[in-house]
Amino acid sequence: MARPKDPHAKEALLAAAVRAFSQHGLQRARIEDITQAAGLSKGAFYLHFESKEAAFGEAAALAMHRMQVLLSERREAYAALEETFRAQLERGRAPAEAVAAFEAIDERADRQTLETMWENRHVIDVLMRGSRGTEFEGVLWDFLDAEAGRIGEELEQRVAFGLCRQGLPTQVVGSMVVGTWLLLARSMIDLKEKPDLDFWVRSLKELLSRGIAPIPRAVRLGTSKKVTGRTRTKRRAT
Amino acid sequence: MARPKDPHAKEALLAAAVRAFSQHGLQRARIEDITQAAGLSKGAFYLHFESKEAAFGEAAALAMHRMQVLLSERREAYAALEETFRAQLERGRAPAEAVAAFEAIDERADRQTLETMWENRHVIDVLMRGSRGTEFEGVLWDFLDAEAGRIGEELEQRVAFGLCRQGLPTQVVGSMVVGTWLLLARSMIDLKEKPDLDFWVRSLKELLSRGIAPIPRAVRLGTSKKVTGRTRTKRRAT
DNA sequence: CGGATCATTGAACCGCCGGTCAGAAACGGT
DNA sequence: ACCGTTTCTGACCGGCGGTTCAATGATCCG
Repeated sequence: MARPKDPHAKEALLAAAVRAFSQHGLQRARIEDITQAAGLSKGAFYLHFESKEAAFGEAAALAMHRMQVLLSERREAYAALEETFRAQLERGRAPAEAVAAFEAIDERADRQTLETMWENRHVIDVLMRGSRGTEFEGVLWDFLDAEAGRIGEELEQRVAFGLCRQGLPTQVVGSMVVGTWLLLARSMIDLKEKPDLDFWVRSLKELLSRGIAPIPRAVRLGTSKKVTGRTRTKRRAT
Repeated sequence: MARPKDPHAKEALLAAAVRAFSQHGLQRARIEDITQAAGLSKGAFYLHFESKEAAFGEAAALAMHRMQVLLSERREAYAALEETFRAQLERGRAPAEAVAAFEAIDERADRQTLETMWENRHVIDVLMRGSRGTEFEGVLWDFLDAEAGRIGEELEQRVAFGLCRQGLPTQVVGSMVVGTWLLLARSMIDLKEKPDLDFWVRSLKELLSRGIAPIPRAVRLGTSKKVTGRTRTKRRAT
């Protein structure tokens, strides 16, 4: 009884806090700016959070949890599919549908990941560039390292299945994929409205699987338009 | 006359400063730690630098200058080669040597870039993660954005030359390459000794040009070992 | 050696927030 | 309207660390 607390205060504060942290970094963002942006007094902040770090901790934990959930789903989907794939391999050849199934999972999981990255882009920004010297400084990077490793392993699995070329530097591929996502997350930060994430997913998938080199002459796969490709040159445009 | 200043003081300070900045971020690194590490007193720092930021400014300017120099060299090399390539195209077909020349420049420039990144990895680390809220917070990222754009343009050039597939999402490729480098730079930071940069350069070149998909059956290029490739599947292992 | 001239030192200064808490304000019940 | 209760406020405290500068001590010159 007596003076119920403002039900929107905490979320308003957290939203303002994340905005401030993203803009100035965890260290430089000032409590007073945050509370002012949320239309509250400085002291109000401490009614809801233990400290500045603790406030960001909530936001960070939530965002990382979401990423972890997506990651688990992805793993499970892969595991299930790999099992059926293995079973199919034992009695003869694996059907083309299985291949398509892998692709579908990749695309779906990638899209979800990008979507979640978009929704949590400000938290990611802080974890990436604005948390040096705090307890969070390693959170994102550890996650990315683990992801790069996981991708490398998954890739090895696919090589074993004959779904990817042999002799790939799998760990390098992991770094490549993760690095690309990282830069993508960064570029999201100062975007006003959501970009065409699907375009990104499809482009990256296509690039990763086929590369940028001209299509070799001998391949019969359709869409051989007016490709001017001359030699079997592989290109690099760094 | 009278008490010449310690000739190694400034470089010792700057080295210690960069180490401290890299470890704790520009904001959190303490002057006293820096001077102590350099075996000098707190006040000595201000005999050589206007302020903490100014000190990092020197280190950052140097590192970025080196990157810019490499970039100019790369641009010049491309421009020269593109000109001769164009000339060769006019009178008939471009020889395979020209293609190899492009590759050689790519590789050489990539290796130099990676080398310079390695040498300046601690400064890069600060620019990447430890300069939020300072005047340097955008330096690296602006550079990377520009690089991604440049790569996209160069790629369009190559597509026009028939050296790359048509219809590539050139800007996405730019982000991909730059993102990969970024993560690579990051991974260098806690390495004790220089990794095999050449391996990285070659791997990335190969991946970017050919992708990870199995080699299509119909291609006749040598080395078709015991490739178990089954279908013309393109893979993605995110 | 004595004094002039600097480089160097480190205690002291000072501004800046993070965090606190005594009071003010807002509500619900009566 | 008044009281008890809980929320909210914002002036204040304290520590931290960047920066300063009077004092110290090298070094050189005559």
